[in-house]
Order: sequence, then structure tokens, then C-alpha cells
Amino acid sequence: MARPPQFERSEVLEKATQLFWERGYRGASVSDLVKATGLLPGSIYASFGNKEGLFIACLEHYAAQADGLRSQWESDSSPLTILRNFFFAIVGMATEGEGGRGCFLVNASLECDESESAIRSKVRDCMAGNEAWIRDQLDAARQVGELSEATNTARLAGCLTGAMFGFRVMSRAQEDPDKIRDVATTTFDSLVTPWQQVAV
Amino acid sequence: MARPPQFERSEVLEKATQLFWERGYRGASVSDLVKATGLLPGSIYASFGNKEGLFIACLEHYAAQADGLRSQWESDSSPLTILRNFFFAIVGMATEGEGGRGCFLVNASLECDESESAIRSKVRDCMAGNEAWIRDQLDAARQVGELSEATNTARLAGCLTGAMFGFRVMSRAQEDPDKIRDVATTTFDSLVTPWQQVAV
DNA sequence: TATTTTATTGAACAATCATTCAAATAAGTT
DNA sequence: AACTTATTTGAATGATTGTTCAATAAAATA
Repeated sequence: MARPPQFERSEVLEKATQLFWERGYRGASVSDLVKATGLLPGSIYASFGNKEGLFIACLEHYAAQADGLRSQWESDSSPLTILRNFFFAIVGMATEGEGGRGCFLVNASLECDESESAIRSKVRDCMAGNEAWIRDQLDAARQVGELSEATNTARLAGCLTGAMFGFRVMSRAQEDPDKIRDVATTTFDSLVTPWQQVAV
Repeated sequence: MARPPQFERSEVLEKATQLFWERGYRGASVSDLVKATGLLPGSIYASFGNKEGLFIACLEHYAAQADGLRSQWESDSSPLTILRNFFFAIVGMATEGEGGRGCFLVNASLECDESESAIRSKVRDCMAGNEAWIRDQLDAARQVGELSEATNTARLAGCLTGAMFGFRVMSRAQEDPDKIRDVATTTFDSLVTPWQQVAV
């Protein structure tokens, strides 16, 4: 016995995410968001509480898409191949098309301080989820024999995560895409190759 | 035949830099800057043009300090040792004390978009200067025989720069300092060791 | 069709934003 | 001491910020 929302939540979140991604949390004003989403202020506040609530919903939306991106490769290939594909998919996102926007999560992490603590902790959650997935792939690779038993998968996952942060900063700083690809390839190989071994 | 400024420029820039570093470019309002520097709006605008001008002056101030930090080790040791010391001095800055602020340059790079193009290009200049210095050290190390002739120093400088960006993101994201140190050490060694050789 | 419940509307809010400027002040020169 | 030039003062500017709310509209139930 009530009127249902007139908009599709995921559509609105997608548009808001694009705007936040491009302009940043503080750089995107509510009236910008009104223009981008088609919702009026009242609807935004009724649905998401406030600007911060909308931003957090966008982070969740982004994280859900990243989950999808990861599981996209989780079949057919060996764990290390899956990981490699994912790694270079991120490289591709950073170098092709709208790569100059960098990574939505990294951007949010650097922009927000302790006064936006809800945002910061959500960002940390998403990053931790990503790193945990990388570590899972590395563990699987070790179990299958792609990586040596001696591989410290937690450490390696941390290094790969850090490297990914690094070249997304480079992409945001307008570094040459060819160079970013080169750096990413070299770093990945330098980190992983020492532990690689012929499958048993 | 004129009245000289009442304030010391470098003192004001230091205070403004601290504030911008903590709150970001957009997050630090002019009235915050007035409180932090002791200058009134009129003086700020007379000396720096506007808020963006003050921020760019802060970037230059920061870059000059970084230059000093680099030349601090440029004596007594071998090129590779100098580079290593610098690398881990940055790691120290990211993990000790106020490391949670991340890197002023990286923060600025991610926060600012095309509408603040003067800031972006200044940030790029500073980053390029840093990377060029790293490459100089690597070239010197190769010439001295610390690194193999086959070392691609431009590529390696890019990788090390990217790695430094990466763990400064981690520090801003409140990652555990011990872990950041571990990641930094592992990454540095993985990248550099393959090219290292006993001096001739 | 009447009622209930929720969503949408869009103008208005106070607060804060970056910026300006005429008046006041003070140092250096004559 | 008088004059010139630059800096400092601090209130005021108009624009924009995030947010609220009473009125309106519409869907679902009875």
C-alpha cells in the first residue's frame, strides 16, 4: 500500500559513482549529483540519508562490480593465470580509456581524513577484501604446485596490492600508459617469478 | 621606500603545507589557513594570488625539502647504498609518526582534477624530478659496477617510484606499519637484487 | 472509489566558501 | 618631519555548500 521508488537504485549508484570517481567526494557537490542522477535533493536524502551515505553506497556498488570482475576469471585457468589476468585487467583499466581517473578506492582513501571515518573504514574493508582474494589465489597456486612451498603468500599478496596501488597513482598522475604497462609487467614478474616452479 | 612583509615566507609555507597535507587542498578552507598561518585573507591574496597559488607555493616548498632530504645522503656511500637509504627513509616517513598523512604529492595528485591544472602539472614536475634522481643513482651504480651493465635503469626507476607510491597509499589507508616495512623491503629487494653484482 | 503509505517536488535554510577592497598602518627615502 | 610605497587589516561580497520540509503526486490496498 505504498508508492514504489521511481528510479532504479543501481542505475543511480552507477551515475553517482562515475561523478564521484571523476571529481572526488568533496569535488562533487549535491547539485552536481542532482544533475547526474536525475534525482532531486529530497529523494537523495530520503534514500541515502546524506551525501556521505550516498558515497558509501557508491563504494559498495564499486566493490560489488570488482567482485564480479574477479570471479569472471575464476574458472578454466590455473590459479596463477587467473591472478595474472586479473592483475593485467586492472592495468588495462588504468591505462585505457578513462584510466586517468585512477582507482575509485585509492582516490577515496587519499582524499578522506578522520572526519569522514565511515568512508575510511568502508574503503579499508574493500581493500582488505581485494588483498584477501589475491592471497587466496596465491594459496591455491601453491597448493597446485605453481608456486614453491616456501612462498610467503601473505607477504606476496601485500606486495602485489601495493604495486597495484602504485600504478593507479601513476595513471592518475597522467603517466604514459606504455610506461605504466611496462612497470606493471616488470614488477609482477620480479615479485612472482622467483617463487614460480614447474607444476609437479 | 616601502614596507617589507611582516612574516617569514618559509614559516608561513611550512604551516600551510602541514594543514594542506592533513586536510587536503579542498579540505583546508581559507579561514583554516588564516588560523594556521596567522596571516589575514588580504595578506594571503596579496602574496600568493589566491588559494591555488598558495597551494602551489606549498608544493614547491615541499619539493625543496625533498631535494634536501635526497642530497643528505649523497656523500660517503656507494650510489646503491644512497638509493637504498633514501628509499627506506621514505618508508620511515610513511610508517612512523605522522605517516598516516601519506605523501603530500601523491595526495595532491589524486585529489586534483583537470579543473586545477596548474596544481596537476606542478605535481607532475615534482614527481618527475624525484624519479629522475632515482634513475641518476641507478646509472651511477651501474657505472661503478654495483649493477649489471644490462640493467634498464629507466624501467627500474619507474618500478621503484611506483612502489613508493604504493606504500604511501597503504600508509594513508592506515595499513599496519610493520606490514608496510615488510612489503617495502621485499619489493625493493625483488626489483634490485636480480641486477646486483659484486663490484669489479 | 476512498484510504493509506510512501516517493517526489523544489523552494528555502543557515553555514561556509573563496575572494575583494577601501581604510589604516608602517617602513624606507628625501 | 614629510612623503612615498607596500603591507596589513577585517568587514563585506556574492556564490555555493549540504540539508530540510511542507506540499504534492502516485501507487497499492480495502
